[in-house]
Amino acid sequence: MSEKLVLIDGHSILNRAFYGVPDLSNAQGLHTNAVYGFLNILFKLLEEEQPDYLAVAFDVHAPTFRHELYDAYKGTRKPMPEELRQQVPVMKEVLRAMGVAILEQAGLEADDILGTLAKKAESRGMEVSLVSGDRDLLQIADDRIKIRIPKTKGGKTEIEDYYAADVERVYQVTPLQFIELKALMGDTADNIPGVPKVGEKTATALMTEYGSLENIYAHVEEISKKSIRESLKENRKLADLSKVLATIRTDCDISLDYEAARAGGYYTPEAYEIFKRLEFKNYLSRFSGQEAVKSGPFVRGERAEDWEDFWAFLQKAGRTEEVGLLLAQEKGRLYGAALCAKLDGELRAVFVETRDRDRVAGALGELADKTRIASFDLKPQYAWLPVENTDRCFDVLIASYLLNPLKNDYDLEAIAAEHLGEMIPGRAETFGKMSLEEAMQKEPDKCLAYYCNGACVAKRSAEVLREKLAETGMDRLMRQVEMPLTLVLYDMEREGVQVRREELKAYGDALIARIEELERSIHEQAGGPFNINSPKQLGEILFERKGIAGGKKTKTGYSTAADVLEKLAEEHPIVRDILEYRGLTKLKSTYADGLAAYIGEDERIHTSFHQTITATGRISSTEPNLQNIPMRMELGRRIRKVFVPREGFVFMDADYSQIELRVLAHMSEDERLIEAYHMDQDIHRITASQVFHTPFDQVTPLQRRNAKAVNFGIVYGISSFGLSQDLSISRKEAAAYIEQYFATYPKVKEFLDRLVSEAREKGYAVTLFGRRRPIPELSSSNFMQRSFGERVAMNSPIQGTAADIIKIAMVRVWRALKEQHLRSRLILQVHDELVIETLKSEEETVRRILEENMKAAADLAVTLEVDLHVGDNWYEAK
DNA sequence: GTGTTCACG
DNA sequence: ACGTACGTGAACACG
Repeated sequence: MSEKLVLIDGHSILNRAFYGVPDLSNAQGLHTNAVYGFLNILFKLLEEEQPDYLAVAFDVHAPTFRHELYDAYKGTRKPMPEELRQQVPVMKEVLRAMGVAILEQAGLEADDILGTLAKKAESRGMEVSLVSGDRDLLQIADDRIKIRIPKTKGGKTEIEDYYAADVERVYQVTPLQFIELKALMGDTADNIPGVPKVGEKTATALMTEYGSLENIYAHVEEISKKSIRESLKENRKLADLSKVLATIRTDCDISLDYEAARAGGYYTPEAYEIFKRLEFKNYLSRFSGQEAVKSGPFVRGERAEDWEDFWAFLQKAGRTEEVGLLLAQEKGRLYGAALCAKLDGELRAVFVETRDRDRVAGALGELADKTRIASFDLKPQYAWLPVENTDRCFDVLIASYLLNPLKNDYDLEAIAAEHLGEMIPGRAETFGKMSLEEAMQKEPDKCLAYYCNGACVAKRSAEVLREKLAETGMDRLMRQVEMPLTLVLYDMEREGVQVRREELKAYGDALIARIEELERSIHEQAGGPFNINSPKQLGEILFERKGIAGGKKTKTGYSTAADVLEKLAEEHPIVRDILEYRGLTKLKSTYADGLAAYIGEDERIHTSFHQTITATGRISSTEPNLQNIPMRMELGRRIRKVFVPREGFVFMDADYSQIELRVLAHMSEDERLIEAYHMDQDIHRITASQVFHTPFDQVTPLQRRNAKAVNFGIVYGISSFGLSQDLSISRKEAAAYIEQYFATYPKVKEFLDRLVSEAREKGYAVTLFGRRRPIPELSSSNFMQRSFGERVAMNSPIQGTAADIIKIAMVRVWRALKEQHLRSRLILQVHDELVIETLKSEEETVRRILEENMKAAADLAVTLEVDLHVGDNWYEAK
């Protein structure tokens, strides 16, 4: 077997990776997608090829000129985007840390380095693979030199391979002829001018016919097409120059240090550190089992033989400052408990297998009275951890969310890697697809290790995270808002909300008749049955078979979104029916049928509230989502009638009036806007009056509507395009409205500009209460992405501050209900709205609690107004 | 799994 | 010229 050498064109692959992998960045805002993609390709190559030698070549950007005319053409090269540029040194750093040889030589292009070294290695009897993102290297291919071109598509990397025979098969020319083919057709990406009017087709035809550039010119008069013939004759010099430019040198003065290029030993501690910094979690697992890297399990968990064993450990742990706790629980069932504590200077962890709720709750309740508890995801664990408040609790899940709310997976492994720099056996590796119940039986030792490590990670990372929260000014937010909220949300979920099963069923059934009627009508009008729910089929029916003018919009075909169809509804009855059909089937499947599936034996729905999902600090709700129950349309709104309080109770619904605009008024300090809120009148009407210089009582409905849209736009991070879409007006008109608005409220304009510039400087947006949201898009060179970043910079502090305020209100309201020993309970939150299931006799008390605490949640330059309603179901209370 | 659509604030 | 309003979650179709 001959030895194998893999040579990579560094810039070319980095470039491919950059455009093939969606934008990624780490907590510091450093873009990492190209490096990530490069490594993806590199690892795939290493697996496939198992090379003996590996090196990566980079161009050095102090090029000497291959030709006096070269300068004229290289000027057209596009500058590298900033997000990619900053990744070049990082990539080299990664490669150096991995011990991969880097080849750079002033005056040499990477292509030339690869070409030269490939030929040399071949002559030494080696097999060579050249890896590049573009096809220039195909000219080097022969039967021992393979050109490999990776394609990154949708997260997957496919590699096209070319030996000489493959080049001939695909391009109908030999590798050497490929140079002249390219010289004829040119290559804008590579700044090879080529012969004008000669494209790929012509060039291939000419090369197959005549075999070489020289021969083409020898027979140039035979070429039948006049324009091509003339162009060839006129551009002989250009063709020759192109050939020079297209030719990769194989005779450079460079040689490979085979010792330095020897493959293997990539998983070094240095590389591990860098991967951690770049947050390449998927790749960290590659380091496990490598001696060089510190990896878990780092405590040897002990199994408590019986409860007394565990109890004894718990007693000792209770006398330390802080313990780590992790309950083995799933779907409300308990299987065991792990505790971690530092005893006599040594970190120890004990796991007990138990399903005894009362005994565990008793013990943990006692523990919580004595010491602080650090854990991961406390909310579901409160079922066995009875605490009155969270003063001595610390949830590392919540902390890592606050430090970076953009991530979508916060598990213990990720926290251990990011904040402790250690690998622990992951959840997936421990349990695979097993349920916890199964895993406890089949892999008891792995479960023990997982939970003991988890408890220890919680304890140890809590210290680090506390420090980081203090550094970022979010410690108060953590202690006073987010931690208490974990307990509030637990209570709300447990309480649930009663739903009338039969009424919901009846509601759904009532929809069926009309849906079927519409279905028949639509199929008839379409001239045959089809799936109305399929946007693809629907688009084809409407815009092709029926020939309705509406045009394309989406990547996959015609857009059939409501705003498109609404414009057509007037003229086409079928479109009207489709819109009505859509509305009804949505109500049926998502709400009538969807909600019914979640009604429990207690006749209540227990949603899950999520505290670590949104980028802005809002709470989200799933299984089912109770934050998007219909409201705007009457028919949908009626669904709210099936949400009812328990016997003897009523619903009290309190929502903040225009909280985001009030936050804007406060934060911008715009006197006029603040004053507008002191008028205690319809804010959109006031805005219209002030912006359009119209007396308040003469504002037209249209003026009010426009002002309202502008108000929304401001909160969303205004753009004339967005506003024009919303109002169906021209961009020019939209821009004029915005300008008028800013002229009326000049400090709002200053404020929004300031938000963007400060976010750009810091790399993140901040709320009034110190909550942060990183905005890596702000430094994007892509117009669209950057504009998005700017809108986010304007919106996040406003939406986020509003989210902070209602969270504060929730904690206070919950506390007040508890302190006054009321039986009324907070059960729902819908962003600016709270629902309390209120005991009838407590109505006035609860009303006062809601009003006072919601209004006092923040001290703003404008008052926070609350609209409050009472009813026997959610429909009536709203 | 991804894209489209649509419900909410 | 680029091609968007901010933040979510669920159902459905389709490859």
